[in-house]
Amino acid sequence: MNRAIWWIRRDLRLSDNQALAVALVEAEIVIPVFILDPNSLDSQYNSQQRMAFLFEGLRSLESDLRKKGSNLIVRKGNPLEVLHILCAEAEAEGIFAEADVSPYARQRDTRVMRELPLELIPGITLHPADKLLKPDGSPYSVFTPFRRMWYSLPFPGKPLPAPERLAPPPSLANHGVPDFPRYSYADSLPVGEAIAQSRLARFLSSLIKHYAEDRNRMDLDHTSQLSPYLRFGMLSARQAAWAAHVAQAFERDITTRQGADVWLNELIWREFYATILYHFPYVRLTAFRPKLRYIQWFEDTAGFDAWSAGRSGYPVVDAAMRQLNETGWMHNRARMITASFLTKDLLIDWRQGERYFMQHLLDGDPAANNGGWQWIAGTGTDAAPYFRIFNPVLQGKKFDPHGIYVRHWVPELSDVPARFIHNPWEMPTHIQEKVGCVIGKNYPAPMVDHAKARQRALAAYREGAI
DNA sequence: TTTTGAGTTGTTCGA
DNA sequence: GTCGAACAACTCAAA
Repeated sequence: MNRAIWWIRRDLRLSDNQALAVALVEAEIVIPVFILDPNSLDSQYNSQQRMAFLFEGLRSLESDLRKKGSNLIVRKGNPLEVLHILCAEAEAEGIFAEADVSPYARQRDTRVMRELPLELIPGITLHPADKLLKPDGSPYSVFTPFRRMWYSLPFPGKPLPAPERLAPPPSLANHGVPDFPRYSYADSLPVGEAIAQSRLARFLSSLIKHYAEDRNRMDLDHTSQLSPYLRFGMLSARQAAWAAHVAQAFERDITTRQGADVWLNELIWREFYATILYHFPYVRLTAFRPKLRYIQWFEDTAGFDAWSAGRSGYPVVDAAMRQLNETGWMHNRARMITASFLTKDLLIDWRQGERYFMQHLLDGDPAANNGGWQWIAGTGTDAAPYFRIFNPVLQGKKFDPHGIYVRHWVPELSDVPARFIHNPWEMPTHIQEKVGCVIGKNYPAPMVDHAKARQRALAAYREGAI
C-alpha cells in the first residue's frame, strides 16, 4: 500500500517498535498519528502529571521523528471519528498500532477494526496476552506456573533498531501537542526515548548489581525506576527483558546475574498482570476472587484523606504518600506498605486506593496497579493470605533501617532519634519537646492502633469471606 | 478422573 | 535473641 497510519498510543519510541516496523514494511509512506482521546484524558483514573509526562514524551517523539524526516500529527476527538477523517484526508489504506490489554482500549480498538483497516501488533508485553495460556487453553491465575511457562518459551527475538529514515508524511492539519498541564518532575524523571534508553544502560552498568539484595530498601536508589518509561513505551518490554536476558547469560559477576534474574522476574510480573487484565477484564470493577467480594469496607472520607495526604501518624506510610504526591513515583516496597495500611488497617476499599494511585503515579498502569492492589487486599490472583498484614513499624525498621527515607519525606521527624523514627509516639515527652516533634502537635498521633486494627481486619475478612 | 504438592513480598506467639 | 508453628482453607497446575 502507499500510505498507512502508525497510530501511537503507549509506544512512544522509534526503536524496537513492531507496529511501526510492520507499517514500514506494508506501506511506502507511514504517517505517525497521536489522538488526544477525551475518554482517556478526562477519566477519573487519569493523572494531570501523567498526562503532562505523556505530552512531554510526544514532544520528544516529534523531535525524533523530524530528525528522521517525518513528523507527528496530533488530532483531538473520538478515535474512531478522527481515524475516519484522517484516512480520508491522507488517503491511508491501513492503520497499524500496538495491541493493548485494558478493557477500554480493547473496546475502542474493536470498534475501530469493525469499520477501518486497523491491524494490531504485539509489543506492550513480550508475549501477546492472548497466547499466554495453559496447555488446556485456559488462562493462568497463579504466578509461578505462569513464570515457568514464560521461561519455557523462546525469547521473542532481539529488539529492533530504529529506522534510519522515514518518508515525509503528506501535509495535514495538526492540532499539535498541548502545552498544558506543565510537567513538574523533569528533574527526577526526565522524559523521552533517549533518556529511557540511557537510564536502562545506567541501571545495567551499576544499579542492577545491588538489585537482588537491596531493591526493597526504601532509603536506597537501587530500583530501576524505569516504570514510567515502560508505561508509555519510551522503553519496550522487550528491550528491558532482552537486557536482563543477556546479563543473565553472559555477565561474569554473580551478583549482577542475580540482580538480572530478580529484575526479569519483576518484568514477568508485569506480563502476568497484563495477561490477567486481558483475560479477566472485570478485575477493574470487582475482586478477582468471588469469595472476597463481600467484605464490609468502611466509608471513611476523613481516614482516606489522612492516608492520602501523608498524615496517618505512621512515619513510613506518610513518607511514602508524600513521595507519591511530590514526585509521581513511589518505591515498590512503599506501595505495598501504604496499600496494606489502607485496606487492612483502615479497612477502606482497595478500589479507592487503586484510583488514588492512578491519579498520581506517572507509571500508573491499569493492569499492574490493579494487580498490585488486589494482591495486597487479598482479593486477587494468587493473593496474599488475608492474615498477611504489614506492620508499618516493622517494615520501616527492616527496609529503612536508619530512617533516612522517613526523614527525607517527613521533615517534621528529621531530628527524631533513630530508635524512635518509626514509632515516634513512643518517645518520652521531654525528648519530643527537645527534638521539636511533639506528637499531636508537630506530627500526628497514629490514626489507628495497629495491633487493634489488625485484629479488626482479621475479623472483617473472616466475616466477609463466603 | 483423581491425587498431590504448592502457592512473591508477613506477623505474632510461645518455647 | 532465635526458631518454628500458627494464622485457613482453598484453588490451581500438573502428574
